[in-house]
Amino acid sequence: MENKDAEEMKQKNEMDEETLYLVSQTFKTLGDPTRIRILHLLFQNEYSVNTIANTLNLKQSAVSHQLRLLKSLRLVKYRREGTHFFYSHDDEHVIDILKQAINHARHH
Amino acid sequence: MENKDAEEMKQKNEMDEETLYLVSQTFKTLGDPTRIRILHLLFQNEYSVNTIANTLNLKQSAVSHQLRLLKSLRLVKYRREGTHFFYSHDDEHVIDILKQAINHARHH
DNA sequence: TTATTATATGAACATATGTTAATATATGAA
DNA sequence: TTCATATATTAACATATGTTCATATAATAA
Repeated sequence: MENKDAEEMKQKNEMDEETLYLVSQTFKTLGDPTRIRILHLLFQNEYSVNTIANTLNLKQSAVSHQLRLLKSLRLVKYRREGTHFFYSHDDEHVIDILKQAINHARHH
Repeated sequence: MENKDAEEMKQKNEMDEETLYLVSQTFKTLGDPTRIRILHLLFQNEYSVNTIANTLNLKQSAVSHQLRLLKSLRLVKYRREGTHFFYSHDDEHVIDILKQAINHARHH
């Protein structure tokens, strides 16, 4: 296997560009403590921006910025009610991945 | 739920610091195209540093740097054979997570 | 020993990232 | 309309990250 021609392998097993980009963007987005705390909070329920900020001791601005990122990758969604925006998780699949990673970290 | 006192919630549902750190570090490490390509290659088999570099069209130095990171998070391991270092994946659990993420990206 | 090969390391650099403060926008109440 | 509240946006900043080049280290061969 080690001796197999590199040129030959290149075409066969590489992920396509788009998948590679999406996968790494998703992981990168999950790779920040603040965003994980937000997502983890949203496992339970939907919350408004200010509630998230207060609960996690973050600035409103920081939360808003991070939610925009999470939204852009469809990791959270929101519904509006007057001036309030209630954010919630958007993807059970991603929650599964996050839960798996948490388990993995805990059993380390 | 939304009206629940923020102070009360804080204690109940937050992840502990160490888990939070480990989880985010792991995701952060997975959040780079080069490292995903390397890990994805190592799904199949073990490979030497130079083979990885040649197969993925990367500089030897870049691969070495990235392997050090992956190693530090126990995402890859290696065995030595003379001057060659053969790297392979170190954690089926993480491979599962990566595979799940790839599937997720492909079905987007 | 010297030369060669495989890998690791360090410094330098450009770029990306996360937070903050200040401000803008939008909704609803008075 | 004016005021207060909730959220978003912008710019600025410090820090982190990924790659490269040059060099160091370590093993093997001659």
